[in-house]
Amino acid sequence: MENIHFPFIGFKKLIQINLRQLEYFVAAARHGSTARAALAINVSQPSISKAIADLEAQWGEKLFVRKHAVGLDLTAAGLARSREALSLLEAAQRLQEPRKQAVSGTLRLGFLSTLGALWIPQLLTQMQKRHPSIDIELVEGDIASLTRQVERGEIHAALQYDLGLARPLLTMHPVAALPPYALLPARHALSAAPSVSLAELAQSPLLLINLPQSREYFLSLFREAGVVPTVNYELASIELVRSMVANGHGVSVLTTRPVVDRTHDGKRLVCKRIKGRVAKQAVVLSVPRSNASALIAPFLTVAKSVIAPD
DNA sequence: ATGCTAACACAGGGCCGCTA
DNA sequence: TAGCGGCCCTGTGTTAGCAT
Repeated sequence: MENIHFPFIGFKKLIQINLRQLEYFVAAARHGSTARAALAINVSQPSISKAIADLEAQWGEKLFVRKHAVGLDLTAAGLARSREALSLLEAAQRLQEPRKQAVSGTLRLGFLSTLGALWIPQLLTQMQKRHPSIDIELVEGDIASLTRQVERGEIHAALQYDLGLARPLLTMHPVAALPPYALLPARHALSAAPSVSLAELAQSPLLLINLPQSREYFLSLFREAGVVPTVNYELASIELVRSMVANGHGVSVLTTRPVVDRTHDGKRLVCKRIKGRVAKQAVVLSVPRSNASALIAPFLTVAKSVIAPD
């Protein structure tokens, strides 16, 4: 035990207590016995007893009620002192830990347009809260342009969907795996069902997101289910797809889901789980394979907690 | 079984004197 | 004046014996 001396609180005269005595006192309080405390911290029982006696002499008050052949009970004064002692021991413990260097700098973050509206504001809020010394510059784009910019080092990282393509210059850190869901107008025949199959969904006209990669992902879900949907419209905007569905122009399948099941024009939507095993859409943070910024790790932790909190 | 006291051992630090 | 060695004091630990 380090022999650090310091004045104890509330005494006119300088009184010196050391950490060893406090440690033994707290151990005795915790275990309710000098013998058990001695066993726990690997010293002899008299050493515990001596430390307690020294503290009682210093403070001029009884810390324990001794019960022969039973153990020790904290007095009211002992209880208060044990709390003070514990907080001092914890403070001393913190002093021995190396000071953590706060990561700081500017993170140039790319993000896929379709992911931005749902998560970027929350990500910025959480980053400001947890890592105030990190500034974030935002770059919006599609997967192809984001990938290119990360590879060229123009941005530090990009939040995007996993293409499943080999990119030798990039590392894809998994952030979340989003399950697809069916999007129906409120008055659709399937809107009362707890879940719908892709085959049932394919009986209605489909409104398909036609963004690169996303379009292929959603079509692959139907292909895997062995059904061919009738695509009514192909649209680039998720919000437009939602509005079209809500107004009865078809049904859709999406992965990103706004908190509110209402469209811009106030119409109600119904979201349904898709029956059976369906491939989830992986959200990843793509970063350069070499020379990744030190700002990536804190952002990745925050991104996981926001996008995939479970 | 548990706690307390007494006696003793050991280690580390401070003080002092000697020497180069 | 700085370095070194010896002595002493203090703090911490142990064992042994006794009390409850």
